[in-house]
Amino acid sequence: MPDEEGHPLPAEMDLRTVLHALADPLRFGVIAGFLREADGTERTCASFQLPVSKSTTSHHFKVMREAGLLRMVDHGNSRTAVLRTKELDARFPGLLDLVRAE
Amino acid sequence: MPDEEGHPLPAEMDLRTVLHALADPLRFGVIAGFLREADGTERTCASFQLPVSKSTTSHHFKVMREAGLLRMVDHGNSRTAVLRTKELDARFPGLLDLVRAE
DNA sequence: CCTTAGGTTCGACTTGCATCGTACCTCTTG
DNA sequence: CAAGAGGTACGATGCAAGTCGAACCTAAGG
Repeated sequence: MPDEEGHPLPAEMDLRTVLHALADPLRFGVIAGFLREADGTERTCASFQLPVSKSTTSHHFKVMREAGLLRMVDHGNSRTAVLRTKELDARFPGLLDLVRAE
Repeated sequence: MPDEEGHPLPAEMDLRTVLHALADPLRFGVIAGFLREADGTERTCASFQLPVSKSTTSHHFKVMREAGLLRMVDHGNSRTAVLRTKELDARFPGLLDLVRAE
């Protein structure tokens, strides 16, 4: 089962849920943004400056987190998100490459 | 531009549109159904016996057709759908493998 | 201790999408 | 020509999802 922050294990990740998460333009842009950075790059939600309110931004990150795309890391002061590259490549080989190619 | 039946060329296919088409359970099931058959298999919309009305079935096939997943072939009496395997593999390598692996 | 920065949660609103029934189209077959 | 099979188009409806503002939480730093 997902942990207290809603992160599913790779085996629990559902392809349709992931596809739905990626189908939204803003969320797709966030994942594409991570793929343009070095693997393991951590970023705050705010750093993406999405053209929506803070609460909507939080909602989108929750969808990605619960789909298994992102992991939230607590740093005391600010929380950061990191793309679960390794786990996604193992569970859905080729998926991130498709996003990267776009 | 898409032809008169709404089939996009591979270059016109949009990944997000394809992901959205695949995110629906019924549509995902149809594509998965095609992948269980021999490549090039043609099937009528009705042959899937989706648990929805005829008009809803037609709607779902339209979404898949306009995303580029399916091509409709006119046979005079009945129209059949066929998965655009080659074009999809070329445009989005690995995508169909993900669906197949599910 | 108060302020600020970064996120979350909640309730409300609004848009989008799946769904349906009805009507219509085309081709085949009796 | 009428009837039936397979699909499409359209308008209406209901639910899911995106959006927002306001209130709240935690940690850092003056």
